[in-house]
Amino acid sequence: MTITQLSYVLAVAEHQNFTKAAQKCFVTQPTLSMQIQKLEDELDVLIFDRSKKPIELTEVGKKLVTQARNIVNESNRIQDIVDQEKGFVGGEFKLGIIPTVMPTLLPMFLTNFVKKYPKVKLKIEELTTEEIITRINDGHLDAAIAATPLEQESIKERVLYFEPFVAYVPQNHRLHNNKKLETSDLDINDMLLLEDGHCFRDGVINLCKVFKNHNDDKFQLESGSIETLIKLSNEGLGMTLLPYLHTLDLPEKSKQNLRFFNEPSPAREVSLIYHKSELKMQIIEALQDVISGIVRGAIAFQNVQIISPLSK
Amino acid sequence: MTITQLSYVLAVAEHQNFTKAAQKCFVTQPTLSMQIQKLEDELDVLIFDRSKKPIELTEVGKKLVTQARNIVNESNRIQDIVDQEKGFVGGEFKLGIIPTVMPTLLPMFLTNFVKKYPKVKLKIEELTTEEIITRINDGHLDAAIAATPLEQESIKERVLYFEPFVAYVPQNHRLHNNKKLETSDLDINDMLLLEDGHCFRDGVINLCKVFKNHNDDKFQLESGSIETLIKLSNEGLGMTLLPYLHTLDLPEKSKQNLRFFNEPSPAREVSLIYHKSELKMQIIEALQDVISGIVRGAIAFQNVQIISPLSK
DNA sequence: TATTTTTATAGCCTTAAACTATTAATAATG
DNA sequence: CATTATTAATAGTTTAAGGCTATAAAAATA
Repeated sequence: MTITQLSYVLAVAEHQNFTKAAQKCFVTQPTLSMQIQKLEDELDVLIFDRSKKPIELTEVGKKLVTQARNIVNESNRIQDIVDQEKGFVGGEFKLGIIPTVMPTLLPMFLTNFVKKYPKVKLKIEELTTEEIITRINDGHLDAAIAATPLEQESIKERVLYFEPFVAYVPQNHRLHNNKKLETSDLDINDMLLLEDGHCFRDGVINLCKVFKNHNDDKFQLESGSIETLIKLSNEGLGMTLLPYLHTLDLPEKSKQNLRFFNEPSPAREVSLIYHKSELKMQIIEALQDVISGIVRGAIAFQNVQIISPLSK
Repeated sequence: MTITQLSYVLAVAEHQNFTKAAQKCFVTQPTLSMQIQKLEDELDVLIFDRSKKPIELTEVGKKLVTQARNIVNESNRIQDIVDQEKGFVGGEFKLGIIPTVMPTLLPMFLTNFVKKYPKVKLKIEELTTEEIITRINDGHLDAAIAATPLEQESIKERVLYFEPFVAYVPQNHRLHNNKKLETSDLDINDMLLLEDGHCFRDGVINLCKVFKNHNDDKFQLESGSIETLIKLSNEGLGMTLLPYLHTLDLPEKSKQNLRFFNEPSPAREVSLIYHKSELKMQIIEALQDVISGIVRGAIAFQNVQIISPLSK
C-alpha cells in the first residue's frame, strides 16, 4: 500500500470516474486503474462498485476513503514541518473569501501580502460560507475569510476584525433624520436584503429577529450585490445595512445617508478559518499577520455586539 | 515519500542504529540507508545526525518522527478496517499484563480466548504499569491489562472488573481477632509491601495514606511476589494485603488468616487499556468480551471504593 | 444498431527498490 | 599506537513496480 494509491482512491471517490480522476492525478487512466486494482487485491476487498454508473464506493470503500483522507492529509504535513523548519513560506495556497468581504478587504492586503511572501502562489476564490465549509472539509481550500462564529467542529477560526453594520437610510426614510440608530429601530419589512446564500443577509435577519417579529421569508427586494442594494435604496425602496468597510469608498453624497448605531454597535466578526488539521499553518499565520496589521488601521471599534452569520 | 520510508525512519529513530533497524524492517542495511537518504534528499533536510554516536535525530527529525508515527499508525488502520468488515479477528496481538494480575487472571481467560479466536496470535508479556504505558505509546504493545485509572491522555481504558483488597492477618497480629476490618485499622508501618514498581504496592500505600501518617519510605520488608509476601507474613513479620483473586487458591489454613473489609471495601479497578488510536479494536473488544464473561462469575462485589494505583 | 464514453487488458519501457560485495569511517580493544 | 570490530556509505546488479501507449471490452447513449 502506498500513499500514491490512497490518493488515487480519493480522486476516484471524488470524481466517480476513473478517467477524470486520472487527469487530476496527472497519470493515465490505465495507470490509475491498475494501482487501484493492486490495492484492492492487496487488501482483498472491493473499494469501488463498478457495476453502478457513475461508479460508487462500496461500504468498506467509504470507510477506507475516510481513513485514506486522514493518511494523505497527515502525509502532506511532512512537507509542512520541513517548510516550517526552514522558515519557508511558499507554495500554492487556496483561499476562499465570502462575497461581502472580497471587494473591500482583498485590495487592502493583497499587494502587501504578495510583496512580503512572494513565494506563496495565492489562488483566491469568491465563495459563499456554505461552499467554503464544504471545500475546507474536503481539502479543496487551504483557508478562507468568512463571518464567524460558524460552530463547525472540523474548522478552526482566528478572528481578524469586527466590522460594524452601518445603516444606509435614504432621504425619504422615516429614520433619515435620526443622527444615530438603535437596533430596535430596525424593521425587517422595510429592509433591502442580499440574495439568499449570503451570510451578511443572514446576519441582518438575525439582527432584526432579536427585536421584531417579521413576515417570515416575505422580503420584497433582494439583490446580489451591495452596490445594487444602495442604488435600490436611493430609489426609495427601503433602507439597508452595509458592512463598515463598504462605506469607506462611497461618494460624499451617499455618505450623508449613512447612520451609525449607538454602542454597542452590531457588528460581524470576520475571521480567517481553516481545517483543524492545521495544514500550511505558516501561510495561515502569515495571512493573519498581514491582514490584522492592515485592518487595525482601518477599523477601530471597541464596543461591538457580534451578530451571528448563521441562518437559524 | 512512501510509507515504507517513514517506517524505516521510525525504526532508525528507535534503535539509533541503521543495521539493527534494517533487521527489524527485514531489509538489508544498504537498502534502508538508501531509502532514508532518498527521503532526506526529497525533503532537503537531514533527519539524523550521523556525527553523533549513537546516531541522533536532528531537531526537524524529531518533529518528522512524530508525524511519521502518526502516518504509519493511520496506515495500519487500513488493514484494521478491512478486517473489521470481513469479521476477521486475527493476526499478531501483543498484550501486556501487570505482575499482580498475571498469575490469577491469565489462566482464567487464556484457554477460552484461544479457543474462541484461534486466528489471533497472542503474545503476552509481564510488565510493570510504567513499562506498559511506554510501550503502548510507542506501539510495541497493542493493549494491556493494568490497574486504573491511569490519567494518561494518550491511553483509553475499559474497566474489566473491580478487585477488592483482602487483608492477610497472621495469627499473632493485633488485628487477627477482628472478623472484618476497617481501612482505618491499617497501619502502613506493620504492612508488608511489594517491591517498588508494582502498582499494587502504590495502591496499598495510597489506601493507608488516607487514614494515617506514615514514616515516608521507611518500609521494613518488601518482596517481589505475593507468594513471598504471605510467607513473610506467616513468619510474623506483619500483615499484608492481597488482591481478591489471589485469595481464591490459598490453602485452607491460610484462608483462615484472610480478613475482608467492611463495605465499601477498598478495591483496585482492573482495566483493558489501549492507545487512543484504537488500532486492532476488534481484538481488543474480543478480549474484553472473553475476560468480562469469565470474571463476572468469579467476582461479585458491588459496593467498592476504588483506590488509585498511581504513586502520588 | 451505431456511436460514444468509459474501464480493463496487453505489452513495453523506465525508474525505483531491493540485493551482494566492498569501502570508508568510527569506536573499541589489545 | 596499531589492530580489530562495528557500523554507515557507496558501487554495481537484479528484480519488481509504476508508468506509458495501444487496444479491447463493456456500458451508456443516440
